[in-house]
Amino acid sequence: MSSKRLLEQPRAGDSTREGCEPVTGKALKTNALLEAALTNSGKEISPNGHYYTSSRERHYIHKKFACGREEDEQSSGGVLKHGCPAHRLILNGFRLQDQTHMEALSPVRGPGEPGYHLPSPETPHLHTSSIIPVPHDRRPSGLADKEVMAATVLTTLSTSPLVLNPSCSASGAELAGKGWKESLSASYSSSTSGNWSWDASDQSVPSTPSPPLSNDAGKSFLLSSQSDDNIEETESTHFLFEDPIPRKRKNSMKVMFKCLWKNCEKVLSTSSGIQRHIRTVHLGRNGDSDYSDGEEDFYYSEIEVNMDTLSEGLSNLTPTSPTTSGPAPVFPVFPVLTCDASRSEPARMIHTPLSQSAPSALYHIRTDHAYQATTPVSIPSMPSDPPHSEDRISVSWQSPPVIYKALSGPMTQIRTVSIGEKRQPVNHTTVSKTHANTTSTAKPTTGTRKPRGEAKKCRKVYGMEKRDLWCTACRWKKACQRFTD
DNA sequence: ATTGCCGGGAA
DNA sequence: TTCCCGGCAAT
Repeated sequence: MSSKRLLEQPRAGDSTREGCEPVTGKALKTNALLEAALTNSGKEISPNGHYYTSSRERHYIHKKFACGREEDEQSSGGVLKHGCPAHRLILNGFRLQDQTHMEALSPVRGPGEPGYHLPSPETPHLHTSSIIPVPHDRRPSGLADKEVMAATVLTTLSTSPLVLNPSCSASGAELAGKGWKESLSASYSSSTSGNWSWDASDQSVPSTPSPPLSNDAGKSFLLSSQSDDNIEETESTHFLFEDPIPRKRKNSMKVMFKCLWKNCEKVLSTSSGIQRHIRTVHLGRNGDSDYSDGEEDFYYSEIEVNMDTLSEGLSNLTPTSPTTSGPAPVFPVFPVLTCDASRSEPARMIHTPLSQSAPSALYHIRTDHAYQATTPVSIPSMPSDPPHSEDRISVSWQSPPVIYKALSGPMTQIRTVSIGEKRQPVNHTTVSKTHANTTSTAKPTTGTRKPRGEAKKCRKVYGMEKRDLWCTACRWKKACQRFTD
């Protein structure tokens, strides 16, 4: 039983813990360092789940890259493309033959498989991918079509499942280390929701690093690029959220066309409209129609705007997050999950209920803040600083460990915690204290053992995941000093 | 099964 | 002293 303790903690970090020193107060204290390390390295280790963030970012980056490359390829006449949604979307426009090809081929991919793959050999190329093609240099439509065809073929060929992960993660980490954000912004926006927000970036992105949502969430969009693939993804997401009626959302899907031009988030309801927009605004062609080589197709994507999704997502969140003031930050997670990038990871990553765990984790943290605010005792301050809480939050809810646990049992635990926290601040000093008094006097419990106070102790409040937040007494299995009775 | 923490021991 | 944990009672 006792040895269990040790095991318990690893739980928080899960596999991560392996190879690390036993979980002790010290070990936990190293969190900060680890976190920092992760941020740079993109590792997945993390007791608190901070790492997850990085990993997710990694995915994100991958995706970005893939898409960016696409651009690059096109402009340079290169080939090769992956199942990047953007590509398919583009094809939606005029190049029906191509689309057909894609459709026919795409099924080859398993549902759980990544939507695209990054062949490792090309990793170096990634850096150049950020270059946006200059439209004016493009060739006439005839050639373009051929290119597309070739690209399509190659794409399918390169989509072999065997290729991906290693290179992907590697590149992602690499990016993370550097100013990947820059790269991202420079690169083309992919068709996924997440990307859009990033491209528009910096201007409207709230306080959270969580790329995906913030931006689009504000616009009430939850989109997914269509194609069966994506639909599946969407549904899987629902599954994760325990949505009882996954199919439901299809009903309220509206097809829109979004301009993919960098920093342009124009969304129009008609393809012709968006084409015109691109032609005139971005390609610098005047007049409406005359000269159209179909190039515009490459600069917009067809998206499905789901009116339900947003509300659904919110409804999912609200019930479980009593203390959460702003669900918005959480949202971004959904789009990210559905994007192809997330799939490029190994199966286990795919299954990781990011979405599921994310919310709970978030609450967790928030509640912590609440605690700090009301708690007389000053908390170590490492993991949760009220002022920058936002940052923390975004980071931590992506933590893998937490997520993992969420699947099985811990989920409930976490919720319990949040509830407790919510309540705690109020009665902690007053009510609970008096309570304790009355109860203690009433209790005949003699002797040695204390009755056991009513107040929740550090362990329960923070949970094993955040043991570093516990008071020392609790860490040492002594009577809690912070939440006394 | 989990939580709180006493008692005791190692460093 | 500081830190950890076995183990037990309470929940």
